[in-house]
Amino acid sequence: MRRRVGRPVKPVLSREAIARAALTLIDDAGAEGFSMAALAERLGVRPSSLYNHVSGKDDILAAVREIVSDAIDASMFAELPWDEALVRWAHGYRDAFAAHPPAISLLATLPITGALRTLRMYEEVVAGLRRGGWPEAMVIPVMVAVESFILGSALDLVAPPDMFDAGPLAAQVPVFAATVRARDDAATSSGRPPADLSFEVGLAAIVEGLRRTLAAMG
Amino acid sequence: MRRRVGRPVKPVLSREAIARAALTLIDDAGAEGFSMAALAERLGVRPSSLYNHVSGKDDILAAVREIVSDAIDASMFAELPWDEALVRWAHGYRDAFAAHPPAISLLATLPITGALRTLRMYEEVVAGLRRGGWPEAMVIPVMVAVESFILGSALDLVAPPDMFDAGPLAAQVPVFAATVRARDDAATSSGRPPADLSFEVGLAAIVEGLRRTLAAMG
DNA sequence: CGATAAATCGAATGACGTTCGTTTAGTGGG
DNA sequence: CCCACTAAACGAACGTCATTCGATTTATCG
Repeated sequence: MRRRVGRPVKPVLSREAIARAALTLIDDAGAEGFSMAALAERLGVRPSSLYNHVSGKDDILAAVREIVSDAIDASMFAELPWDEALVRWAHGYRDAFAAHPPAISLLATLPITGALRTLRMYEEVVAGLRRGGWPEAMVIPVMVAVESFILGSALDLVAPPDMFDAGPLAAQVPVFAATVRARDDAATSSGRPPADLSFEVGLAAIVEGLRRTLAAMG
Repeated sequence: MRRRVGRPVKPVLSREAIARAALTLIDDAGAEGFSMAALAERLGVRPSSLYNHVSGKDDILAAVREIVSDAIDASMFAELPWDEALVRWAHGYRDAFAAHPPAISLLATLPITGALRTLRMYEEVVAGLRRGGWPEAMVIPVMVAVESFILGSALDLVAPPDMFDAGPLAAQVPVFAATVRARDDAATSSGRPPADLSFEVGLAAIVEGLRRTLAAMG
């Protein structure tokens, strides 16, 4: 499977192909399994070959983030009222990350790329909020606030399930321990992961709050 | 400044001392400057010596997170109405991270430690929400939702300032570009960083929304 | 005083990201 | 058609980093 030295007849690599392979590698092997060597092996190539198409590991992650972000739909802002569109956009945004759990921690801390497709998504969101009556100076803060909540919720999605397990210390925080149990019961009986409960509660609250904020500005 | 082999008269290292030095190292040298070698040098010690007190780099980061989290006050939940307490808690939480910008990206993706002091903070928050009338099964989701927003906002805090600068692509996303400019103007004239605007808008919205949610449950 | 434990050091290891010179193949101008 | 140039992959090497381990020294406890 080793390839010969020299320029190949048909191009083997490209920035796109590298990013796609990187994402599936992360999905399969986790964040720690993502190394230039492992990625090169998947592509049937030597690690140094990658540097003909990307500037380094960070560059690959930026490309991966673009792929993941591409799955986010923002077209609903053209048709729906801003608040309803915001709810659907947030769900899709979170789902896009939830589809690749091991990638979340790698991408969350990455500065958002100024790629054209990302900008276009922002354009749709911003236009929808403006159409909804939000004053110009508040549109970006509103969007960023919601985005921050989504990103934080995505990180929560990848937190270990026993994160709140107090273990032997439970006796020292009795109210907390009992409340965690109540949450777990609610999650079990509703058939949804605990992180979903937090996301739904928070999203509904923030959008409802934004409705009130906008109304109060009349 | 090099030390001699053998057990020192007075202990030089401890988990606490290592974590404190690590935090100031991160503050000074940034996230990339945080290496075991650099940390050891600051402590006047060889890297291998650190492993007598911590299990590795991750362990150090967990200890750093404890230090940062310790600066978060949650005592207001014992005295104030739950909604007011939530606002103050969120501010303090974010401020604790904002005090160490380069550490944010390192700590944000870290699973929250089940350390006793952290649990005690949660105990206060949970007790306050319960006292405020929240049903047991919703308390943790409410708290986690707010925490997710805070964490996401902390990450926003460390994003590059020109993140939304469309550059030469601005012509293709005119509404967005103009709206960003309006946001920047508002930030400048209010004398606060743009990230603060998002945080304030979002926090006010989410707490107002939670008030409505609770009221609607009678 | 002797045994044990604590704590440091120094050396070594293996993985990893990256750089560079070499080699081969396609491409475009004369 | 030839030749210079560029694209693209390879192999080797480098430097950094986290981590492990045995040797060494010193404190502490019986």
